[in-house]
Amino acid sequence: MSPTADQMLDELRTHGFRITRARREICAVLAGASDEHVTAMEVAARAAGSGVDPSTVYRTLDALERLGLVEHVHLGHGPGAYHVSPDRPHHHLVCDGCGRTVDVPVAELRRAVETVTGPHGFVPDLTHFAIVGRCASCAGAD
Amino acid sequence: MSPTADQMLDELRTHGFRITRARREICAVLAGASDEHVTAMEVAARAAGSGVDPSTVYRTLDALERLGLVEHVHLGHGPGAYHVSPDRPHHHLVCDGCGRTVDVPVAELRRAVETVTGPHGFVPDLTHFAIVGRCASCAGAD
DNA sequence: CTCTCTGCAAATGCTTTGCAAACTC
DNA sequence: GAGTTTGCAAAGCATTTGCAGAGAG
Repeated sequence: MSPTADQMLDELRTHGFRITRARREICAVLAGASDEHVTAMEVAARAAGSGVDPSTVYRTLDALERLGLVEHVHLGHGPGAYHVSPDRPHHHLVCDGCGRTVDVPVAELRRAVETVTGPHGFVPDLTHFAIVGRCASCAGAD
Repeated sequence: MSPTADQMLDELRTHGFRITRARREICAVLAGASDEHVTAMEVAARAAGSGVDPSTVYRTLDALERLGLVEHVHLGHGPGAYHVSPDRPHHHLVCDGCGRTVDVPVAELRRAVETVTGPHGFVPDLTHFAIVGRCASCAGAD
């Protein structure tokens, strides 16, 4: 299971961070979007009812990322996205047409890519930057 | 051979674009950096001696890209980069440590990645977004 | 002489930073 | 209380846009 809001807060507390209203809100938003990729601005917007400032969101996401509770990914053009760290890590295939993301297990893609990059001694990081392209439906509808 | 400055200008002229001092400068800078990846700001800086405005650089790069003379790529974090279209297309492996890029022929990487993405019906576009990671020397020096 | 292109300046979108006041422990 | 964290406002960076005047054909 991806961490719950309370688990994230506990983790923050354990590491000497203080538990504030803003952080409670932010963790709640993240936990409620555990299967989504949300931008910092989206988190801010969803927590905005409670008046959480974007800069606070950035600072908190940064702290959570350092603790390994959330991951920061780039799904193509546009703003970076965050998601709570999944138990089974995956790579992202992002459709340029509809924006949908397909997740593939790390091992698979890594093995394939490394057959090509390995000979160059290059070790790919496929988690942070997605592979973009066209999903099945959008590739057809060109 | 990648196109020369004059070839780019000819192509612009042919397509009804006017040949101006700014465009001459920009094409010269691009042709002089045919084996590099340069950001729009770098092009602007190199043509700056002649007082070419960044906005003009963006507009010209956009025109050249439409004509297929230059390509716009994203090599990780930071600003987008441009390079004159090479005769043999390639993908980019970008080192997160030193920023160096390794080029690999399209066919190779594409084949490898599609063994994984194919079953999902996903058609990757590996040209526009680089695959980031660590090159041989930086991977060792972790 | 017409229509494109330029430079400037301002606006944009995402993100970071400085700071005094507010809040947690 | 001591020290962290917040919201606000402002700055930052890459890029885009509006516009009047300069330049190409």
